[in-house]
Amino acid sequence: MKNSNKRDDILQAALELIAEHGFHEAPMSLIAEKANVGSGTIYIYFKSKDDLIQEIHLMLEKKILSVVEEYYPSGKDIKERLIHIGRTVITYLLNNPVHFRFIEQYFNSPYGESLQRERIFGENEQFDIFRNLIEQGIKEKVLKDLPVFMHFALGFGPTVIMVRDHVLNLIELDDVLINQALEAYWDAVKK
Amino acid sequence: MKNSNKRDDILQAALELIAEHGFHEAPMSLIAEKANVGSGTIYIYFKSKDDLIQEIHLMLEKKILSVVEEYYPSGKDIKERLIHIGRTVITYLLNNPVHFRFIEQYFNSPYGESLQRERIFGENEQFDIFRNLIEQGIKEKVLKDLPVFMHFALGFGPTVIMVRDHVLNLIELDDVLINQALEAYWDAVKK
Amino acid sequence: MKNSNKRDDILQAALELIAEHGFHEAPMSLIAEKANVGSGTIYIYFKSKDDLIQEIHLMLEKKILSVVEEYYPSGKDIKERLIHIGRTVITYLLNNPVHFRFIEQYFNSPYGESLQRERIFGENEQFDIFRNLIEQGIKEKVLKDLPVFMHFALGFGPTVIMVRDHVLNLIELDDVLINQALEAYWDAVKK
Amino acid sequence: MKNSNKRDDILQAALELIAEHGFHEAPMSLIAEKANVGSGTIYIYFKSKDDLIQEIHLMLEKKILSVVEEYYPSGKDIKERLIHIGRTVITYLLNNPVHFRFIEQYFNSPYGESLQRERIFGENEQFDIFRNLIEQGIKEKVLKDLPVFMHFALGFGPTVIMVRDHVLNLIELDDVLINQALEAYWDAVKK
DNA sequence: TATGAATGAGAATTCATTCAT
DNA sequence: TATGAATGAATTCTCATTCAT
Repeated sequence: MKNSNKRDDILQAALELIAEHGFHEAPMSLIAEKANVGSGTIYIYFKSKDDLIQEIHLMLEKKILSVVEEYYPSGKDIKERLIHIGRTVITYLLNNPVHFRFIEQYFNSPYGESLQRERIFGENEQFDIFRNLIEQGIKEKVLKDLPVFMHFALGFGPTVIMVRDHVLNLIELDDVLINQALEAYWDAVKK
Repeated sequence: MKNSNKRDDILQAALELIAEHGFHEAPMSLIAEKANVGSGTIYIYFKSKDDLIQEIHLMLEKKILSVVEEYYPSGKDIKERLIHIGRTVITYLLNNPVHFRFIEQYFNSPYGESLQRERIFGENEQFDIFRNLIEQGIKEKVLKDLPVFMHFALGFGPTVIMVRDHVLNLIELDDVLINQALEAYWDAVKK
Repeated sequence: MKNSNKRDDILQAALELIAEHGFHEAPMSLIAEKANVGSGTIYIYFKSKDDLIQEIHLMLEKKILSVVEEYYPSGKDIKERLIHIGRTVITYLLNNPVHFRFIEQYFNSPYGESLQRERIFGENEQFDIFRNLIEQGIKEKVLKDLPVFMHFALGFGPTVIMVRDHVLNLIELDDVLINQALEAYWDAVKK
Repeated sequence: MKNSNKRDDILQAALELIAEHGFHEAPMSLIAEKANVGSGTIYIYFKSKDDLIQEIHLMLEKKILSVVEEYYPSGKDIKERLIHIGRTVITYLLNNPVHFRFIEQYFNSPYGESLQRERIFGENEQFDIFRNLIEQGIKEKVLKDLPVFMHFALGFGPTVIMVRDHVLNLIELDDVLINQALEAYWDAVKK
């Protein structure tokens, strides 16, 4: 019954509570209440709280990847493709602050560590697009010859901080600012 | 007796436990044990666990600021001063992975939010050096005319990710890589 | 449809699970799964888990009684008849360790209490053969003039312990040992 | 603080609740309530519910052994010593029905299995007195040449059943009956 | 100051039973 | 009859905090 309504309700309730309060401040009882199910019901669809969290992450991972791929400008040059990825991810996260908050928590937790490992060692296809693009750009002498992980840091590091500041209502990102950020990024990585 | 030896022992024990296991996996009883004090003693020096955590952060904040200021090249040009800050912070964090792990947790938690606010709204002198430098650089047309928060994101975003990857033993940062990262950063922000 | 196939499947599945894991480690859901029925189905045939347990015991009670009666040497003397009962019960339990394990649990639980009461107060025909035999033996001055309950203790007490040790694989009972035990028993009760 | 008052209160409360209702019907919350302590307090003195149960058993084991040893007629012959053990154990259990009920539960549970193993393989000094006595009796040709485990079954099997019947108020054991039982036992095991 | 035993609210999880289908 | 998803009370255990000493 993988597509049951309740399963989605639980995923959504947990996502929102964890995004807002963190893993430890989102007790199963509260998740159940918010999802309008009995607390035992959660354990029909998920083996444990850990499992639930992993499934949320999987859901978001797929979602973001599909958004990135949707209008991906395969034919265009490296710069345009890199900028597309950056803009799409930033826009997605700004439009889905709850998702951003969850992912932030997730990365910054024991769960995240194995994900980081996969990212670095190329064991997670989620990062393949980016990795391939970088490797191609380096081969074509368009990008600086830096390790992929550093390209990752230069691209996603600023993104995370800017989006967080926006989501926390400390600043307001608009198209102009996003473009400026993307141009600065390009200056950082272009040969 | 605010500067008692016990206070420092507690701060250090808590710092290490939290860095290694996270806030929630560092019970007060364990902190007390590691610090060789009774658990009640912690509450003589700190109002609550939250307070203890805040004090640890304050301690690290001061420490890092002092390191940055120690050999700060006041007379040199903007680039050199910016690079100094970057290199010093990166080096410090690589040499003090426990501090880095704590700060990471701290930023990524409700505690961190107020800190972010202070950073953005200029209410925390810790960031004054950086802010002033950026503002001067913009005025002198050496740096891109971007909001300070974006300069912050461009500078510290990649730092955080790279250091984390290193601390997690996923990559190994050396002087060459750090220099390359700093140069890329400079390309990103220079006019 | 009290004799449906499903009813037997449930009884058997519950018997095995309880024998192996105990009452509390044999959840209804697992019983249902092992019996290849829905968990709701169990409640069509049995009012509750308690009821199910009682029915299992009833089933085993009948079974053992029928085995004892099958080759019962009605014509032979007291000793032979007593030894027959003892040997048959021991042999049955050794051959059906799952039944033994269940009965052990059952006796040693609130369920068992009422059964003990029936045994003592002669309200359970299961024990009639033994009781009648003992009473006849006493009247004929072949057996010691002890209360029936003590004859019961002298007969079944050692049996339970020996069979348990065997079922737990701590010892190995063979025909020689069983004969020795039965002879010792006879020495205990004979006049 | 091994001799704290609370520790004993907890042991006693748990002993009584388990004796009356069984392991599973004696929740920690109830034990705490009966012992007049907070439920967390139990975990100061015992690692877990399992540990608590083991400690209760240990306590009873020591108690019974000390009672058996107290007036042990070392100089007397085999029969007298065997009868002493039997009478002492029976008397103790009749006077301490709560202890008997607990031990019964304990033996009949996963905890008990390892104890049985120790008994059979001579790894538990609690049974040494009995074992040595039996072995000596066999050597001196006073006792039947049966395995020790069978002597154990012949001795303790009837005891358990009789005491249980008494504790359940189904029968009333008095000195006369106990003597008769002990004599029957002696007839069973003597050469 | 310093202690650490004591507390009890709150956490994750299980499971007998129900009921709409 | 038969199902199995849904329920929520109940369970064991943790831990920040207090307070008598």
